Order: sequence, then structure tokens, then C-alpha cells
Amino acid sequence: MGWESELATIAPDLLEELGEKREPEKGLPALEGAGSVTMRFAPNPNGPPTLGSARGIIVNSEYARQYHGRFILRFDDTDPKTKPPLLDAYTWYLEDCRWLGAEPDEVILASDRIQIYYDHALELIEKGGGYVCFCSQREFKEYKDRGKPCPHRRDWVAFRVLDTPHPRPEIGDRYRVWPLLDFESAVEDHLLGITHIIRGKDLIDSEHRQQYIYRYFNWEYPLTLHWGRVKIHEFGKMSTSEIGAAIKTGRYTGWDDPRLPTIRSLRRRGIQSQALRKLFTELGVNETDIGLSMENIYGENRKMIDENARRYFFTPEPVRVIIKDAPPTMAKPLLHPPDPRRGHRKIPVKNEVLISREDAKKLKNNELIRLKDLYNIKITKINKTIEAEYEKGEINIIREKNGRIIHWAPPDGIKVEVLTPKGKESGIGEHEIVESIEQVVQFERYGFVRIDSIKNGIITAYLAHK
RNA sequence: GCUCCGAUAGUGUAGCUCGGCCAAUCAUGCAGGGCUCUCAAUCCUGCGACGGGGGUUCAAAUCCCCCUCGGAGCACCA
Repeated sequence: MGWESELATIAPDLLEELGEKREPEKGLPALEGAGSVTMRFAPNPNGPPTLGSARGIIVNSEYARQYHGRFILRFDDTDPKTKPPLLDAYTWYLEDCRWLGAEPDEVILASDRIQIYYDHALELIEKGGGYVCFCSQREFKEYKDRGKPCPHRRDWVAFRVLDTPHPRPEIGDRYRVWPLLDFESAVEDHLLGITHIIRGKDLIDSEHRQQYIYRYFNWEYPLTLHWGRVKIHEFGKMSTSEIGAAIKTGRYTGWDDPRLPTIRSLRRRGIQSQALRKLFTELGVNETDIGLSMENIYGENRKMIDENARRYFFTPEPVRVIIKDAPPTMAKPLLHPPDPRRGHRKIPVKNEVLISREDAKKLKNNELIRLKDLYNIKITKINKTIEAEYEKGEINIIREKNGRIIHWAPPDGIKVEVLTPKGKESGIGEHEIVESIEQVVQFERYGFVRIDSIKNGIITAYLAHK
């Protein structure tokens, strides 16, 4: 304890310096070799972007932005057979990039550039760096099954013949010879002037193969960084093709089903793109595999949406409460308690309200309850329908007796269906919810939801989180 | 099996390059409390980690070795 005070007297400026160095750095770590920076994100569009893609989109684009460089979105859609691209997914990637604040400076479709790969393949063959193998598939498989190398093919494969037409109508069956990722990516990264590549560590081996091409052409390979797998606790392992199949069987309602880790789903639920950006830039680039909980995202998101989210009452699985001798009145709860200037909602009440089944279950006879922003009641009978008596007096009576405050909805309120990662919940909400279509609001004592739409007098909402 | 990586609180992260500012950062989480007509937000307080074992050194989260655990690759997928 002595050295600090001593240092303060003999060299106060030195002490200040100590304090400065302890400041933790925020955001992404500096990029090595960063002069001019061009980065890309190169997905196969066989499904919409997921949380995992978001990491690639956000970190690559964020680095490009930080160094005033360029960010390229490149679709590696060169396998119409095993990983056939989904036509909608091209658009989805663009939409989601935009939503994530990562508008690409350039968009490339590998399937548009097959001729370029042919040209380079020819050149490579002429340089003696490649050759054509004429073994039939059966012969090759034979060698493979016996664990022997094909006499012609001890090397990695750059192109193969596929007779499956490409899903893009403008490509269709124009090509039979398709490049594999190693070749396509190598050539493209060079042509696009990519300076830094950040991608999954599952592609480390691919890098060795790609460098082979770079040596033949005398190109300079970009600097590479790899990250481990991100596993989200709440979502098991789900491959894009598995999800696609499950959607076809009707197990999921679509790619934006709230049970799925797609960006479209999170967006529909009211997760803010800034929450994802913050999360992934703070994760940085690390080869360790990480397990994340959605709580990390929810925590960030809650702070961002709370200051705007209007408050409403919603009672899932409603139970009727008939209040004897209640004078008709108008409840006026605040739209946003932290900021009363935003005004009130208005809910007319006669002598009956709905409360959630969960609250109803906890009621006891003779219990004094506060209906939030309405009045106090005393429970007199607990049945399928609950009976109560109107109690005069203000909230302080409840406070003094340590009573509970519960929310409620008018019996003639609007039907609401909330889609959650765990399933659907139905109930009744107050009418003014219709004024917040497409907005993120808070159902008091329930959670934050995004009001998605209204159809046939029924509101559909997606749960973001508690 | 072979090759290559990695391991800091419940979770994620900073620190490791170049050993002493580390009695280890920040965020989230959890617990308790204040405020509040929400179980939200907000404010305060607290909890919680260097995988194990050796070595080098005056000094090790940091350097070296071994072990354990975890991961990735070993495709005519991306």
C-alpha cells in the first residue's frame, strides 16, 4: 500500500501513466498488416444467414470500415448438386447484411464467373500445375474404397463434372464443369484484391491447397485469421440443410420461425442489429470454440429497446374476474413509466377484467390485490371465474399490507398470439396494442415482444425475451 | 489413428508477443439492497477464474517440458 502514495509524492506523472495503461481496449483488436484493407464474406446461399453468418458479416465489414477499406459479399455458389443454392437466399443475404449495418461495397456471384475460372485453369495446366484425370467415377471410387490413391490423382481436385443444372435460371445447364471451393476462392480472393481473410478454422486446410495456386501464379496470399465454432446453448446443432428439410415437413413455419437461429427470425422477434454487432465485435477473433447463451444477446438487446418500448397489458390464458360494486371507470396506465411525458393509454373498465392464468392460480381467498393502474380488489371466490369485491383506497394500502400488484386486460380486449422459441401462447391484450404494429413493446410482467401484424382482429406478436 | 490448434469466474472477454504495473480487466449472469403502481429499466453492494504437474527465474496467467480435457481437418461440400 505504501508504494503508491510514495510514488505520488516523488513522481505523480508516473502514477498517472500506470492508470492509463490499465484501461481495457474496446472493440476489435488491431489488424495486422493493415494498410489498405479489402475483406469479404463468402457464403454459400443455400439458406438464409444465421447467427454464425452474422459473425462473419459483422467482423469482416467492421474491420473494413475501421480501416476505410472495402467489404465484398461473394456468393460461393458453385455446387448445384450437394449444396444447391436457394434462389431467395441471395436476396436474404443482402437484406440481412443491410440490416446488420454491413452494406457490401460489391456483390459477386461465383456462378457468374465460371469462365474466369476456366481461363485460370487453362493457364495453370499450361504451366504444368494441373491436369485432367479421365478415370470414371466408378474407377475412382474403387481406388478410394481400397484406400489407394488414384494413380493420376494424388492431388486435390480443382474441378469436377456435374450434370445437375444450377438453380439460377440464367445459369441453368450452361456449365458441366464446376470449380470446387479451393480453386474458386483462391482465384477470386486474388482478383478481388482481398487483403485479409477471416473465416472458420475448418478452412485452414483449404488454405494450404489455395496457396498452391498462388505459388504457380506468383500471387501474394492474403493474411488470414481463423475463428472457432460458435455454439449457442439454446439452439442445438442445426445445419442449414437440416433446417430446410424440417421446414418442408412443416416442423418449422419458415426460415423466420422464432425457434431458429436465423437473422430473419431474430429480426422478427425484435432483436436489434446493434445488439448483435456489440456481441460479435466484443467476441473478437479467437480460435477457441465458444459456447454462448442467448442471454448475452438478450441482455444487450433489453437495454437498447427498453427506452423506446411502449408498455401494454397482455394476459396469457386469461381468467375472468368479476368485481362486485365496481364503479365504471377509465384506467390510464403510462405508455412508458420512465418517461411520463409520453402520455397514457386508456382502457375503459366496467366491472370485469381478465387476469393471466398464472396470476389466478396464486390467488387466495380474501387476498387484497392491486389491479395495476386501476384499483384494489378483495378476492371473495375462486372458481373457474373469480369473484372479487371492489375495495376503496389507494395503492398505499396494498403497499402497507405487502399485497401484490398484477396486470389485467379488458374482457373485450384484442386477441393476441405470441410466438415464442418455446411455442405459441394465446391471450387477450388491451386495444391500443394495434397502434404499435411492427414495433417492439413490452407486455408488462411478461416480456418484450415485437408486434408483428394484425389479421382478422388477431394480433400476432413475437417474443424477443423476458 | 494421423496432422494442426486451443484451455483465464456460470458465460464471453482483456492480459500472454517482450516475465515484475495482475492481490488478474470489462460485460453479462447470479445474490442482497434502494427506487418504482411491471417480474422491466435504473442505482448501490456483494459473489465468482489463470485445467493439472514439473522446470527456468529474485519474480510466471505470461517462457520450457509432460499430462488431462476440448476442437478442427484428413470429401469430386462450402
